[in-house]
Amino acid sequence: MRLLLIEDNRDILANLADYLTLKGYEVDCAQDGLTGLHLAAVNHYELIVLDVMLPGMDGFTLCQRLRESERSDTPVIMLTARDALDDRLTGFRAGADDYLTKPFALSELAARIEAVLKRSRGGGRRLLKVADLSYDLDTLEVTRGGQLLHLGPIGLKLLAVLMQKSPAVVRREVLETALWGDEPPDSDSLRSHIHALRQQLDKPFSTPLLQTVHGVGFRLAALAGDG
Amino acid sequence: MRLLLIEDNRDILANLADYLTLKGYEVDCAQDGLTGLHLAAVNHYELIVLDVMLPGMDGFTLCQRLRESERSDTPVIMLTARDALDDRLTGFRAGADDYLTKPFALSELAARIEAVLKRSRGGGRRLLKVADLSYDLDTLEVTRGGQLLHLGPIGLKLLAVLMQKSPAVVRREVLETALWGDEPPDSDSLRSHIHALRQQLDKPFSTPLLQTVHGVGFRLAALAGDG
DNA sequence: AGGCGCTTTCACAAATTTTTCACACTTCCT
DNA sequence: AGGAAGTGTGAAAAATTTGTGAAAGCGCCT
Repeated sequence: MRLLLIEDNRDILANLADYLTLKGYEVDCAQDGLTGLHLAAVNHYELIVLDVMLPGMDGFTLCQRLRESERSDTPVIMLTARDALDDRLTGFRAGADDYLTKPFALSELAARIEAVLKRSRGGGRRLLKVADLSYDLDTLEVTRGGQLLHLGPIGLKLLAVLMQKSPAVVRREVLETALWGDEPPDSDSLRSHIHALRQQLDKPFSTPLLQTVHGVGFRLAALAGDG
Repeated sequence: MRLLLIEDNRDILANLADYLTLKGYEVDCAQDGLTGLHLAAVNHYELIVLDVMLPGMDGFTLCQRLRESERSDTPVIMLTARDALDDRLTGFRAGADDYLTKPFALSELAARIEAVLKRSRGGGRRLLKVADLSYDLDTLEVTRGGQLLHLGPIGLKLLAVLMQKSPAVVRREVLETALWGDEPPDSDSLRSHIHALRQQLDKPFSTPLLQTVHGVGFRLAALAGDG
């Protein structure tokens, strides 16, 4: 994981660099805008941490240049002065992905970096939701009515498919293909898994979500309703 | 696109508001729960961004109130404290549509907003319509005059063919082929199925839709007319 | 080896759908 | 009008599909 740090204050720079290196990142540094821009152009970074106050070229301009020049989807976190609301605004306009106001805890920066990276890597986290049921595809947490459900791999996959198609009916074959590809088990164990899923999903609640459509398949929905 | 922001920290609020305004949303703000609830009740928003930590009324309660009061299909994105898993669960229980843990990149919020809006606007669906009869090919729901009909697989297939050809007459052979391919049952059970279909489709209503054309087949249409 | 968690198989009962049948009615044709 | 073929009904019989609970099989970890 390679980062670029652009910050003119030598002490702060060294500090950040040390800390982030400790955190396992590969860190390149620049102490002025031009050098930073150059490095960014030559190398590929996963993320850039950028101070707005820079000699030569200020952070905003630099950020804009970055956005213009390369196709540059490289995320940028800006470091702004305290209470400089305008700075933040300008920053976003220039294309920054996040900001941090000085002074800040190093751990804070690390957290932001993680967050931004996570987003840019995964293309954003997805969350499935059907009625009071929700499925966080990142954490693999499934909750209904705030209750955490405990599902195995197959249960999760099953649920994912059902939720994605949600108000629609999903045919057995589709479910089987989703679970096992072209080689489904000999006996129809799908039934057992549906049963297991229901045990978790519906049994503890008053209104069932997983309904079977005889001869066709199953569907996940609040009632015989809409979508 | 109108949004409501409920967040007590003035700086953060201003920031979010600015950012989202920049993104092209119309943004209303509230710094406490009651004001937020009031605004939500008075105006109509496409989406609400809600901090859980609020003076007066916490986010969960607020969210619940929202859900209770209006018919409120307004999506809610909750901002929760870092690592507060319980918050998430509680949030879902209260009816939130997504959550975001602080700190987060503003672009992340924007992405979520987009995602949630997209989801709430719903997706297109395929459906057949003939007179006051409609057949949702996705959910396999058939309604006439708003009344939900209960049909088995064969009834559905039958109806689908008839509706697709709608004002036209469909010959028996065509129907039989559609249902059973080249191996129709020994006795002509098509009659029984037509009968069963009528039982659901026409019996409860004043004007029949499924008419028989003696010696040829059947047709589905409002009257002896067009379509 | 032994325990554990998860998946696949199995056997049956229960639920639902499809076929078959018998009979009354209609429509069409001579 | 009389008869044959086509249709509408209703119900029982036959087939399928599902719901369930438990046992057997597997891979993994201690």
